[in-house]
Amino acid sequence: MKMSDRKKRILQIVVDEYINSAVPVSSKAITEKHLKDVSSATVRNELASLEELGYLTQFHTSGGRVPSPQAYRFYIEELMQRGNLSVADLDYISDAFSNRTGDVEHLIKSVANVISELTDYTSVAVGPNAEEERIRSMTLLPCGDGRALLVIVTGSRILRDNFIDIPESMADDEVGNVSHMLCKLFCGKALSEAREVEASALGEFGQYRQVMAEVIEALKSYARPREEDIVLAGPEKIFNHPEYEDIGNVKNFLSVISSKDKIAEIVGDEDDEIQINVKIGSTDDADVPEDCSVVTATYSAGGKNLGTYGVIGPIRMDYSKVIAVLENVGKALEELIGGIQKEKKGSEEKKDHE
Amino acid sequence: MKMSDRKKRILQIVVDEYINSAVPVSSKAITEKHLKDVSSATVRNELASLEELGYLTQFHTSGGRVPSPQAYRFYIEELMQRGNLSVADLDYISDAFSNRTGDVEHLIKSVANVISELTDYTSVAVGPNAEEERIRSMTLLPCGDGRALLVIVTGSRILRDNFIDIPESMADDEVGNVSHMLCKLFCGKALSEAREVEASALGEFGQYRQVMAEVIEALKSYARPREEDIVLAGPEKIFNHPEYEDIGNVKNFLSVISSKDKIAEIVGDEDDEIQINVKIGSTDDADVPEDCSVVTATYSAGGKNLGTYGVIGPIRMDYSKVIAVLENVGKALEELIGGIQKEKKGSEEKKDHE
DNA sequence: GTTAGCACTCATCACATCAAAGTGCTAACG
DNA sequence: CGTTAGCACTTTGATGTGATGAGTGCTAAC
Repeated sequence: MKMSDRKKRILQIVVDEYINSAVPVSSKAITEKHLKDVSSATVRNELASLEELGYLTQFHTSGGRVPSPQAYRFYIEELMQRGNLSVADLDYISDAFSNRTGDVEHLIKSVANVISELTDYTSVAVGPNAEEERIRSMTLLPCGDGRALLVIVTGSRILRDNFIDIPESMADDEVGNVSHMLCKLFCGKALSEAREVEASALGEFGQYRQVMAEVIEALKSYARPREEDIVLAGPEKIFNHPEYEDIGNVKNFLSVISSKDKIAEIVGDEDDEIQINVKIGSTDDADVPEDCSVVTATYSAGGKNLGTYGVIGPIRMDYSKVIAVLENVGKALEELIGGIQKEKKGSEEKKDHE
Repeated sequence: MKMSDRKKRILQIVVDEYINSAVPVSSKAITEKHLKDVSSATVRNELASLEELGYLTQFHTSGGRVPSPQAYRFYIEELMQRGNLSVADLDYISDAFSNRTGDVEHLIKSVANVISELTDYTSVAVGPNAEEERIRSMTLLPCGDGRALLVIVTGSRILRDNFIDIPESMADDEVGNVSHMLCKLFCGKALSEAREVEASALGEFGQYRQVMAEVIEALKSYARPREEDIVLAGPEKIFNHPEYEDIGNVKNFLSVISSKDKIAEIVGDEDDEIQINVKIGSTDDADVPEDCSVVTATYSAGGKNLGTYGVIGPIRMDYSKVIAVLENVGKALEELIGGIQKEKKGSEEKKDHE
């Protein structure tokens, strides 16, 4: 059934009003503030019809109307005013990214912070998966007690959280030898390729076979996002929204965000094709708590994945603001990374000419 | 004024009862459950007197009595039954530490988890400060883009979170040279000594002077506990205690535990002499939220500091259980570390004999 | 199709009432 | 003089009632 323009307009008003007042919207409020050319009775008829269509619900007869998840979805698709950010907000974003560094972990944290500050919601982020990055160098660094730290340098990260058991008898320069072997074997490969090497193919490494096998085992840890690449910013922001005066909701919310695994699940399985992704309540995704919405954006610049960032908050969320922030942060990131890459290329060319 | 034995006994009963019921304690309840040889009127007289002494308060005339912070302090000092843990709990502890590893960060996390699980409170931990550890080796590992990772191996950790800017022109083997210089200069020193080296004393390092200065700068970061060494376990446990049905308390609590700096402040400034430290409400320490108690223990074994661990929860806390858990975890840690050290010594001796 | 008018519903608030819990006080007791 | 029985007093919490107000749904008229 096609909705009349007036129905759409009324639905838009209800959602807008409810989003920034958190109070059920009445027919009177609509005609007084927005639709001055029709009577409240007419609006009432429309509201009743919208309710029948599943867009509105009411807690009790005399309580005004509240948008349903379906309404929010329609609102985001068709009704929402795609607003621009204020100058102050835009400045805030560019300031935050002005002292650019190449450090991915640091970047993830600042992006999450910026999003949380500007939207006033708790933000969640999962950094780019390392596994498609190409290995530039691999080093095994002896740490004593029969252990060595495996350091992998890729295009944009330094992975350094795997320890490898090595024979205690192994001398430091032997470890150096193994490092060289590792480089020879893996440099230039993506991490995902590297870990596919069969342990059985290591016969030729003789006495170092066992160590090599352990390294390959360690590489597998990068198939999943690392704990360090899952961040949360502004958890206390949740208290700024009236739906979380209720202890039960807070409990729900906290039980999700205090586990990095759960955060990754919620943010994780994005369809890469879609820029902005909205999950509302448990209707859309079993992992999202019943009374929560999650809005995420997956960024990439220059063909490089930059991670997925978003906010988690009440279903009655300021989607317009959130989406505007996510988009603008995305633009800023693109410029930032674009800039770094151009610069890098420039300096490499310079090197060539020397 | 000296308290009569009966007063003490009654105070003990009130605190015990309140701790495990969370309901204000009445004179009737006391005589019925514990003090069958006196009448409730007598107990009432004593209660009134204890209230005058500052140990008890009542919300309203007909509401029974509740212990004051002063009462909890006295309870912990003199009245509390220092109970032992159940066999199941003891098993849980030894199981948790059975797959021992030398990795400090991992150890901190498991200790915090064990404490939180056994006590049913949120636990906080600050790992041992690295700065008194002796440097065994220092390596600078080139990462491209004019950066290098500084890896410092000490007796019980591998520190690897400092990046140093190096001239882009610097070749990899030059970086190796600098590594050797670093080792020569710093190996055997404690981190706290190493960072006292004056940058001005580096004249002799010629072209590498700048890099060395940056390394010294980086060493200063270990004066404070590192973010990774501050952990929190079981934040959701707070909801298991009725005082946190109140949203205001939850807010308070969350605002503290969601900042690692604040956790470090609360747990941090322990008097090393004291084994177990109890801070109650804002009476004892401005950093502790008004309605919270923090119980911590600072562990060491074989002269080595193992960090400070504890729980944070409502003032009405099961101090007996908490303290028992902290003590037993301490014992287990001592055995664990003692064992590792003995083993190490053993193998070193063996080496000597070869 | 729109609207004025009105009856109806439901939440909220103020207020009164009642029982239950617990104390404080007094007077009597051993 | 400490202890205790007895009772009046206070306060909470549950329950009920009535008034108020917001908002709707429906009907009949435009």
